[in-house]
Amino acid sequence: MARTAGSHSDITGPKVRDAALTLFARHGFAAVSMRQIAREVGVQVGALYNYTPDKQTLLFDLMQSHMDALLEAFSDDPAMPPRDRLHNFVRFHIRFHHDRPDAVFIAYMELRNLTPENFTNIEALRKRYEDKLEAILRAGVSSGVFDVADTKIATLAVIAMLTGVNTWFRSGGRLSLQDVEDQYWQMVRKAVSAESPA
Amino acid sequence: MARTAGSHSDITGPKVRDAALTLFARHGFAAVSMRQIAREVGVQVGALYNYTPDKQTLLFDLMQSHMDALLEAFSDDPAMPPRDRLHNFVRFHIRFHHDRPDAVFIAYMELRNLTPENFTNIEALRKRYEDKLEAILRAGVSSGVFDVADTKIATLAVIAMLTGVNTWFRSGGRLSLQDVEDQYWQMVRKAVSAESPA
DNA sequence: GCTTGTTTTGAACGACTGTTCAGATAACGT
DNA sequence: ACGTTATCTGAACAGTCGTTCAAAACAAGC
Repeated sequence: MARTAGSHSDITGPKVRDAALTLFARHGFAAVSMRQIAREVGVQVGALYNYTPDKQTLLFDLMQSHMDALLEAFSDDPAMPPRDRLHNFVRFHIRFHHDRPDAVFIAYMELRNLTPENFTNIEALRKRYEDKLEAILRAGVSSGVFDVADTKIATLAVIAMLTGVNTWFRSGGRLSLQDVEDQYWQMVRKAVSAESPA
Repeated sequence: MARTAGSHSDITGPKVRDAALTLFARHGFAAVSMRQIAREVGVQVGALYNYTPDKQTLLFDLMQSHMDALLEAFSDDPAMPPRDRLHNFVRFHIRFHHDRPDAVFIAYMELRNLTPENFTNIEALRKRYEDKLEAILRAGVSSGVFDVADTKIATLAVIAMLTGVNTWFRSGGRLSLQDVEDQYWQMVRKAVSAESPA
C-alpha cells in the first residue's frame, strides 16, 4: 500500500493541526507522541512529516497561528473614550479565548517546550497584545478616568484575571457567557477606575 | 559497587524531591526522565525507587505537600472586618506564592498529568483554599462593604489575578515585593468594593 | 568485631521515542 | 490514456523510557 484513496493535503493538513491541538492541550506537548497524532488523523507516522518538518515546529506553528489570529481579531479605536475601549477589550478577550480553549491552553502552558528562538518569537507577539491593553489604560490615566499606580502591572493583572475564565467556564452551565462578561467587566472597571473623592 | 559512603535516606530523600521539583517546573513532568532526576541527585536511577513507588506518585506528593503547606500557612480571623481579612489574604497569597515559584508552577501546570484519583484529591485541596477567600467576600457582601454579583466568580477572578504575579515578578527588579503587594491590593480592593453612590 | 538492616549499583526488561526513506499507489494535467 | 506529481505505507534507525531486582557495600546497634 501507499497513497490512499481520497487523500489530499487540503484535508490531511488541517486534520494534523486539529489533532495536534487537541492532544497537546489534553496531555501536554511532551506527553503526546507523533504516533498518537497519526492515529488520531488516521494515517501512519511518516505521513505527518509531509506537514511539518518536526514536532517542535508543529507546536510553534500552532502557537504562532493562535497569536496571529488574536492580534488580527482585536480592533481598538483610540478615538473612543478609554472606558469604552476597555469595555471592548474585556468583552473581546473573554469571547475570543472562550472560543478556542485548546489553543489558549497550549499558548500559555507549552512556552517552555519551545526552542529559545521560537520562544522569543511567541513572546514578542504576546507583548504586542499586552501593549494594546496598556495603551488603553494609559489613555485612561492621562484623562483622569483611570487610576492605577503602574499601567504595566495593571495590564498583566487584568489579562491574568480575564484569561482565568478559561480555567473554569464552559458554555451550558449555570451562567451564560454574557453573564461572565458582565461580571468581569464590573470588576475590571472598578479595579482601574479613579475613585470618587470621599 | 553498591551502597556508597555517606549515603542516607534523610539526605537523599529531600534531594530527590528538590531535584524533581526543579526539573518538573523547568521542563514539565512528561519531559523529565527518572534518569535526569537521578543525575541531578547524583545517584543511579534504581535508587530513586527507594523514595517513590513510581514517577506519578512523586509528582502527586510534590503537589500535595504544596497544597498542604498552603492551607496550613494561611490564617484568617472571621472576627475582623472583611476589608482587613481580604487585605491579609492578598498579601499572604502573593508572598506565599512568590516564595515557592516552582511548586506553584507545578501545582497549576501538571494537573493534567495526574491520574483521575490523584487529580480529584488535589482539586479538593484547591477548593478548600478558594473557599477561604469566598468566605471573606461573602462576609463583606453581607455587611455591605463589598459588592460583587457572584462571590464564586469573584473568588476565581481574584485568585487568577494574584497568581499571575508569579508569571512575571522576580525579586531584584525595578519593583519590590512590597510595591507589588500594594498595587495588587489597591486593584483587588477597588474591584470588589461597593461604590459610593453618585 | 560482628550482625542486622539500609542504601546503592549495574544490568536488564520490553516498550516506546522522533525521524528518515525507498517504494507503492492515487490524483491530476494533458 | 499516459506521464507526472502528490501522498501515504511500512520498515527501519539508534536512542530513551519507567521499572525491577539480585548482589554489593556501607551504617548502626550491640
